[in-house]
Amino acid sequence: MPELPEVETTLRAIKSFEEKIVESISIHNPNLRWLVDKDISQKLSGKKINQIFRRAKYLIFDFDDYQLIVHLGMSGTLRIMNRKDNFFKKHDHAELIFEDNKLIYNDPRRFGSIHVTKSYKDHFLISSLGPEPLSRSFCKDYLFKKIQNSKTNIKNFIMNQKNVVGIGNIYASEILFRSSVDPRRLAQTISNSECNLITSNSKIILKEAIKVGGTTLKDFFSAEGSAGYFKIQLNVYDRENEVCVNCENLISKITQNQRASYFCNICQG
DNA sequence: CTGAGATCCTGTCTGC
DNA sequence: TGCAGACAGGATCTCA
Repeated sequence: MPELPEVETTLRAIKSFEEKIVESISIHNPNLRWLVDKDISQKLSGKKINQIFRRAKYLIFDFDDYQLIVHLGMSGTLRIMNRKDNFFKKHDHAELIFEDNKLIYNDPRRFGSIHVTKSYKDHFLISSLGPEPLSRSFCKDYLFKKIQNSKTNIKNFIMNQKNVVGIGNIYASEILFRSSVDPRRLAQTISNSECNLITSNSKIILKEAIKVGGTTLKDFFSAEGSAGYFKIQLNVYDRENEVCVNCENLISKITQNQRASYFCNICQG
């Protein structure tokens, strides 16, 4: 589920846990993408969360002497429950328990992960990540320089978290559509002005998605957890053979690097 | 170093 | 209805 906007939405929903003390942590299934540290509860129990923030698609919980790194993978969610609710769902793998409530980590496919570390910036998952797409460093000049050495297609390039973080399969297609760039183009053939379009449209689309996500926070975090995940107006993703929003052409679906790509071969020709 | 393909895992949908 | 196979919003790993 989560690309940058969904993780950001999740972050905003759990911001209220800042300044709260973790009483304990229960790991019901440590077999996530990586095995969860068996000493996690011992390390963090009784400690106060100073701050919760996002880096790429990771949520970072900052404590005085440790940091907790949470990734939601493809299917992970966090939900807030009352402390005394003994209501578990399938694939609830971990829970952070606080005085009044608790934060439940659910992930059916277990592609997500939970790590405890002394310095998240030096952690192997974080240390070689590219710039945040909403930051100033992700600009035309950065992208233009970066693509010069690349031999992969532009869609794969912007999904590579070493080049820029937070963009996943949905937004990659949406960004390239809005930028009128064919996803099959070799990254190094993208022009300077197209780099300008890609960076600015990335910011526009991601910000818009965050904005919409913010309106469905309550649903997203309902105790039942079944409420519909928000979807911004998607122009190409999952619209194979539907009419393009800009012309009369039908949207194409192809496979690139084993992922689905959607585009209009007229508008993005 | 790069890039392509396999891989981890469960749930859901489609077609026979 | 049953069941096999494809596919899903991620990203690492292995190998050429």
